[in-house]
Amino acid sequence: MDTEHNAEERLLTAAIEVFCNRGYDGARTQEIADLAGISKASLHYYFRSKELLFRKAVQKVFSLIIGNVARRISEESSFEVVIRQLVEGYFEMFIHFRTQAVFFFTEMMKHEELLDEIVKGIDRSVLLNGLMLRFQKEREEGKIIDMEPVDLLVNIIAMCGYPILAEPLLKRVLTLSNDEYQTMLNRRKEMVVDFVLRAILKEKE
Amino acid sequence: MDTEHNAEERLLTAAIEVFCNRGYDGARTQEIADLAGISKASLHYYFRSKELLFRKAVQKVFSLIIGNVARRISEESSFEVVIRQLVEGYFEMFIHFRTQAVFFFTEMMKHEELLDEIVKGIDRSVLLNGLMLRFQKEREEGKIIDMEPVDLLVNIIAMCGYPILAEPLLKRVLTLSNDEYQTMLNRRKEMVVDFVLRAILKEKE
DNA sequence: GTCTATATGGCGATAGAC
DNA sequence: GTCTATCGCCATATAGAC
Repeated sequence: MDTEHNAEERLLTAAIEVFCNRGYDGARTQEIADLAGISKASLHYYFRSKELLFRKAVQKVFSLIIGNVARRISEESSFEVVIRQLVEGYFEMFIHFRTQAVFFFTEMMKHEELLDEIVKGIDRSVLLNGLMLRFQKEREEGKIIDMEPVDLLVNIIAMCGYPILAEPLLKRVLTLSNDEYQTMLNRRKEMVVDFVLRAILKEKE
Repeated sequence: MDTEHNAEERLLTAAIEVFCNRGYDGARTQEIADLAGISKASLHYYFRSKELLFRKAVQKVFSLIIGNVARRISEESSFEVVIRQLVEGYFEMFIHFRTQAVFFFTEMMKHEELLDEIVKGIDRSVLLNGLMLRFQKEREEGKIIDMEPVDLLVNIIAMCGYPILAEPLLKRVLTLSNDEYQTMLNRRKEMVVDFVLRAILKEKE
């Protein structure tokens, strides 16, 4: 086990993994302690209860994910490039944090009050406000069709995230093998960029 | 309590509600029995175990959802109308079965083997194959741009489902009130149809 | 701070009367 | 078929030595 991390960090790391894989109710403090190589008693010494450990774990996961998305958008790029960065950013975020993202959809439905306090702490200025203003600017200049900026953003996030989140279900309903599904995911990044640009740009190529 | 239903049906109905709200691990057989107005012992008499009751519940939920989607598409409509029916169908399905849909994303990750046996039983001919053939036909006739039919379908499902599934998270990240979020959802049906048609139709209006 | 051992409570499942 | 009462287990949490 990592000697570079102290017990508290190791427990938190282990907790994230176990909570993401098993959910709150399915997680066992014994498994978390074992994974961290530390006794269950020490877990309670550091975090007092499973519930409090869960809150810490959720907060850390969320800050990891948010940080990963926020640093991808460069505001001075052309509009087409911004769309591309956005699609690639969300796509890779969903792939990289797939388990954690599913975890959020799963568990945060049951712990909405936790979501409130977590989302309060994030910095919205760069990612959201900047992006919304950029969309609005292009819209007012008549370069893109007249649609609400937020609708455009939601469409992009949806087309990036859904196929990754719903893979187990979609794969079976569409009767695609693992390889075929992977092929589909691989071409989606480019496809979604094209799809979005065709939908919003006023002039046809 | 409903006298029109026998004990077994009442238990299954109650189980669906409790499993959807709390997940497999979070569900209590006592709560299911109470909700059905039947003793916990009878629950075991009919279903033998929590696990078997869960399987029955999942199968029933899935058949309800699938039946709801399949009967919406009329194959002889124009392509624009098919897209509209598809968007409206999925949108209303996700709204109507929101809890159950989240439940599927949540629980089916952990019980993938259950998904296998459930999906085997569905009739794919009308909804999927018919739709794919229609998309392919329009594509070969040059009426829509050159894209894989399955990609188009996934895009549509994603834009319909994601904003409903992710509401608790999106609402907070986008800092929208409940009313504002509802307003956004209300305009999405029309917006997604327009968005899709602009993306795929070759001639501009 | 970290451990072993144990307390405490709750859950799924069963026994057995009716 | 339906119930009450109870078993047996396991999970969180704590006590207390080191």
